[in-house]
Amino acid sequence: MSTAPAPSSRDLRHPASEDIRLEAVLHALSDPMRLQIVRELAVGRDELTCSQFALPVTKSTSTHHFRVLREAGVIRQCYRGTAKMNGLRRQELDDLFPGLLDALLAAADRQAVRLGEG
Amino acid sequence: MSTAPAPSSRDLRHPASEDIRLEAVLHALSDPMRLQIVRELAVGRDELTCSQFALPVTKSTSTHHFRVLREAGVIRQCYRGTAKMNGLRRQELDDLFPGLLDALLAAADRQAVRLGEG
DNA sequence: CGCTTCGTACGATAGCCATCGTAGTACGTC
DNA sequence: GACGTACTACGATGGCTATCGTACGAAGCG
Repeated sequence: MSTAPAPSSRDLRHPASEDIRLEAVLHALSDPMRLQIVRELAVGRDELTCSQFALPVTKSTSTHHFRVLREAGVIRQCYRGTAKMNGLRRQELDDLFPGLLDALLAAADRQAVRLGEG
Repeated sequence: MSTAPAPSSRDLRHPASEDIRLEAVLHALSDPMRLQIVRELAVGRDELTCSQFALPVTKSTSTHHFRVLREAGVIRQCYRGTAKMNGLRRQELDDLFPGLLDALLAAADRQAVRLGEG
């Protein structure tokens, strides 16, 4: 018992797979900033630190958006040194809602191209 | 000029296909009430009147939800006598975001079963 | 121990939104 | 015209949320 981990501000709570709600996922992705984060996470297979995203908002607001994504069950976060790593919960989302994440990402890509970003 | 249609409160404005935004669609579907409406619309192939939905809210609130769905481009509404008919814009959504609507409906079904509704 | 980097916590603010109730409009029928 | 049905419009309200700034904490590096 000597290694009981003291609760810390660095403990990150994630919903269990079975607690992920479709409505919460959709709400999380209905914000342009958060949809952008998820799109960037989806292209690389590796995790990214929060600061690797060039979001047009302050750091406070970024923190907020990452937390919304985490609490909805879309991403998983953990600390590595001073950095905070972010990764898509792809496997769990695919198990819960087969095909949904791919369809969402494809839809976002398609719209980005259509609106002249691509 | 005798047949110039006077603008009326019964004119319903719908976004054109190219003005439908993924974020707006996701936001529209992130409300449990509206997701339920869309699920019920999806099972039947016919249009339904507003009053055919047994929603646990007042009629005012229903009107609000149907309008959000229409303005997001998810449903198409038109009057038939005193009734207002509602239909999914399935073809247009499939053209814009192939596979998305099906994946969303499948995800909603799956979650309903998982949560013990089915 | 300082210093830097990275992210958090907290409070404030402004805007959006789900809900309701009441009053009203449009249509069909008698 | 009178009545009923179906839905709307408007205003209110309470809650949520995206944004910011400032101050702080945790880890690494010299």
